[in-house]
Amino acid sequence: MLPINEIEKKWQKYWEDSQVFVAHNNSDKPKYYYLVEFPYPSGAGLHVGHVRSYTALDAMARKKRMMGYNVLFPLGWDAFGAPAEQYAIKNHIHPKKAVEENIKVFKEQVKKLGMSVDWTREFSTTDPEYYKWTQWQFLKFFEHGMAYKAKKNINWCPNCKMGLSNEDASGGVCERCGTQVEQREKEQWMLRMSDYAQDLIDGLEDTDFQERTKLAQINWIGKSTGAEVSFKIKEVDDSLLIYTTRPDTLYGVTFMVVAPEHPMIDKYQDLINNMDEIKAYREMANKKSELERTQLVKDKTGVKISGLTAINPINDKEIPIYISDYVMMNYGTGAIMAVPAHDERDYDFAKKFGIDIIEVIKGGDISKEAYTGDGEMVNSGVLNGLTNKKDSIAKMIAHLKERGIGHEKTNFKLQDWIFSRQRFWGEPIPLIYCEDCGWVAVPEKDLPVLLPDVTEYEPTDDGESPLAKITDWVNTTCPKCGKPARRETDTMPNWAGSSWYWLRYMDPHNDKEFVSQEALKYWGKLDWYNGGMEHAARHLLYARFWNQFLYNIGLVPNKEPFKVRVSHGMILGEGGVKMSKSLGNVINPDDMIKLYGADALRCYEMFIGDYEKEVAWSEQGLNGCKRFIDRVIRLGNKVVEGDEYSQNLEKIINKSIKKVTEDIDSMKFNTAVSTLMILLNEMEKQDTITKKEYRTLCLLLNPIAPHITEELNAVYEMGKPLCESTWPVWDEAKTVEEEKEIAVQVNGKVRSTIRVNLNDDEETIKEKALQEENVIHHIADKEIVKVIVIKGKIINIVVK
RNA sequence: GCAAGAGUGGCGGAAUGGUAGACGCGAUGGUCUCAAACACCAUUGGUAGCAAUACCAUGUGGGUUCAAGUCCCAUCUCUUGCACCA
Repeated sequence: MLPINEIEKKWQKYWEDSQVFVAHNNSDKPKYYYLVEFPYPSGAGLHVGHVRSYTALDAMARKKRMMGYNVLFPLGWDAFGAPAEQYAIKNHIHPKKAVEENIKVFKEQVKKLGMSVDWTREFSTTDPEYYKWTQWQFLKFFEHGMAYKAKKNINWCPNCKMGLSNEDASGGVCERCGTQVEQREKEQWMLRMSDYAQDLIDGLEDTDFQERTKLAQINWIGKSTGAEVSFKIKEVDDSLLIYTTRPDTLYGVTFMVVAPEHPMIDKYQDLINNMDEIKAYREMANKKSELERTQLVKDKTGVKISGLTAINPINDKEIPIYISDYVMMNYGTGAIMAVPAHDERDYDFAKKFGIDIIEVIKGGDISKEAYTGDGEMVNSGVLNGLTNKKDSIAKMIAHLKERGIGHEKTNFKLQDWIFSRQRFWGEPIPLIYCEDCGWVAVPEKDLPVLLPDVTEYEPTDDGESPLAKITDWVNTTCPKCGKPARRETDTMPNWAGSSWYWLRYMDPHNDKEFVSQEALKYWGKLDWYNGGMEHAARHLLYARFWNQFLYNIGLVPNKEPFKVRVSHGMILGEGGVKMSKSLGNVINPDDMIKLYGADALRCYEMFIGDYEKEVAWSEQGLNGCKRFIDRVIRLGNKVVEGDEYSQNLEKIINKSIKKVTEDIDSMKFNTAVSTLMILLNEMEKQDTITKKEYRTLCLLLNPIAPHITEELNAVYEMGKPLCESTWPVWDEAKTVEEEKEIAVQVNGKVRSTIRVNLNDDEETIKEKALQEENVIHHIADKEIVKVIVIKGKIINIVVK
C-alpha cells in the first residue's frame, strides 16, 4: 500500500487525465448543476470553512454522477475589487500579478482536497475574455435606460478612499476596513434596481431557498405600504410631500419634520428667519456618522424652522415644521408628518420640544407614552367611530384621493445600485463622454475596454479613480462623431463580476456571446447553489436582479436563476471563538492534509456537525476521523472472494445504502458518516468479508473520502474505478429486520424488552410481554385498562 | 425593539410522537511493549444499591396524549439578521 500522500496524488492525476469530471453540454443523461460560491483568491489561502462547503458539494456531485447524471460542478475566481487591490497595495505588486499568484495557490489547495471540479471551465472575473462580457452586459443596462449617472451623497471611506454602496457601508462603517464612513457628494453610475423591488420579492416564490434566506431578502427590500400626502405651506405657493404608513392618524398630526438635507430649506432660505441656527444644525448632523445617526436614541435633536408653516390638509390647522436627523433623506420623501400620540419617535420629539399631543386612537395613556396599538378612532372627523387600523387607513386613503391631496403609495428600502467605484482594480465602465453627444457606449467590436498596464494603482486623495491620471488611456475619440472625447474612469463594483458568473460556466470559452442560447437552454437553472449566509441579502439580490433584467430583454430563459440556495455554517476555532489571525487560531487546510490526509480532513468536516450550523474546530475530532479511515484500510485484511452479501451483513448493508443515499441528498453528512462508522463496526466483527461487501463500503464512502476508497478498490481488484461506477442500490425488503427487540412499557415507563418476530400477531406479542418478570412485578394487583401494541416498535400496558 | 433559529452528558452531536444520549471525541481500567506511541478489549448521563433494579434527567412552568426532546400555551437565555424606514 502506498503512503497516503502518494495515493492522493495518484488519484488526483487519474481524475484529471481521464477527464471523468468534465461536464458535457450535450448529453442524453439528465443534467444537474451544482455551484459553490467562487472564492476571492486572497493572500491568506484557503480556509477550513472553504473545505466544508466544497467537500459537501463535491460529495453531492460525485454521488450524482455515479447515479447517472451529467453533472456540472465548476469553480472559478472572483478576483476584482477592493480585497485584491488592497492586497496588491500592501505587498507592492500589481493586482494582476497578485491575483495570478493567489489563484495558483488557491487552485493547488483545492486540488489537494480532491475536488471533482471540471477545471476546463475555470475562469477569473479579471480575465479580459470574461470581463468583456461583463462590460457588454452593462451596456445592455445602459441601452435600456437602466443605467444613469446621478449626483449622489455617497458613503465615502476616507481610509480606502472609495465610495461604498449602502450594502458595503452597512452599520455606518466600511465593510473592508471598519473605518467610519463619511458622506460625500459624487457623480455615480447607478443601476435602476429599485424598479425591480417588487419582482425581486415575487420571484422568491419560484425558488426553494431556505426560509431564512428568503426572509433576509424580503427584509432588505423592505416593502411598506401607506400613502403620500401633500401639506400646503402657508407662506408660499408650494407644498411639502410626506410619506406615511399611518394615514389613519392624520388628525393627530401636530408638527412636521424634514431631513436636514431636505431641498425645501435651501429653496426658501430667504423666508427662514433662523437660517444660522439651521445651518449649524445641518453641519452637526452631517458630521455625525451614519452609525450615530441611525442609532435609536430617546434624546431627539432638531430645530424649528421659523418662517415656514404647514397646513394640515384634513382640517386646515396650522402646524410647525422642524428639521431633525431622525428623518432620513433617502427614504420616502425625506419629510414626515408627526403624530406624537401614536408614534414613539414623534412622541419623544414632542415631549422634548413641548409640542401638543392629540390622541386619535383610544387604548393607551398618551400622558405616559405613544400608543401604537389598534383601537377606536376619536377626534378624527370622518374616521370617528371606526375601530380598526385597516378600515381607517382604507377610508382615509379614499378620502385623500377624492380631495386630491394624497394617494396610496408603496415604498421600498431597496435603493438603486451605486455601480461606480473610483478604483483601478475593476472592470472599466465602457462609456465615453463626448461634449456634443454626451455619454456614448463603446462599440461592441471595441470590447473589452482593457485596463491599462500602469505602475501607479494607489487611489487618489481627491476621490478620482487612478485611471483618471493616465491621459493616454483616458483620451479617445467619440465613437459617434469622432471628436476628441474622454473615457469614463470609474470601474464596476466587485459585485458585478459575480452577478452572472454561473451563466458563464455553462459556456466559458464562447468568444461570440456571453453564453450561447443552446447552453442556457441545456443547463437551465442552477440546481443547487451554496454560499455563505453573509451573501444571502446582497450578492443574491444583485445576481437575481441582473438575471431578471437579462430575462426581461430576452437574453436568458429563466427569470429566476437559482433553484435551491443553501448556506453552510461557519467553522469557529477550538473553544468556539472566531478564527482570526490575531488570535492565532487559524487552521490551515494544507497542514491538516499533511498530518491526517485529505480524506480524513474531508470526512471530519462532514462529520463535525449539522452542516448549516456553526461549529467549533477540534483537532482531536479530526484525528478520530483519521482513525476511522485507517480502520477502513485495515478491514481490507479480511477481504475474501465473493460477489454476494453474506447473511450476517445483508441487512445492515441495505440499510446503510438507504441511509447514506438519503442523507447525502439532504445534506445530513454527519449522520451519513456515522452510518458508515456503524457499518464498519459491524464488518469488523466478521471473520471475513466478501469483495462485494467491501466494495459497497468503499462506494458509499467514496463521495466523502474519494482517494483512499479508489485505492482500496484498485488494490483489492474489485472492479473499475469508483468514479466511473454506479452508485449502489438497496433492496427495501432487506432493510427490515425479522427479529427485533422492542420495549415493554407499563404506564409509559420502560420495564422490560422482548424479542419479537416481524410476523408475530398482537396477541402473541402481548402474551410475551405479560410474561416478563419485571412487567408482572409492575402490574401486580393492578387492573389492566388497556394494552397498546405498536407493531415493531413498542408495547405499552396501561394499568390502574 | 422586530424577525428568524437554537437550548439534550465533560465535549461535537443522534433521535418519522414510541427503549433519550446513536456515532465520534475525551476520560477510566485492562491487553500488547523494557517503556511509550499506535492498536485492541471493557466501562462511561446523575443519584442510590453488591446486584436485580428504582428514582431523576433534553433551559423553566403548564397542557394535550396510553406515550412528549419532538405537538400546543407561557416564560427565560443565547445566536444571527434587520433596525429613528415614517
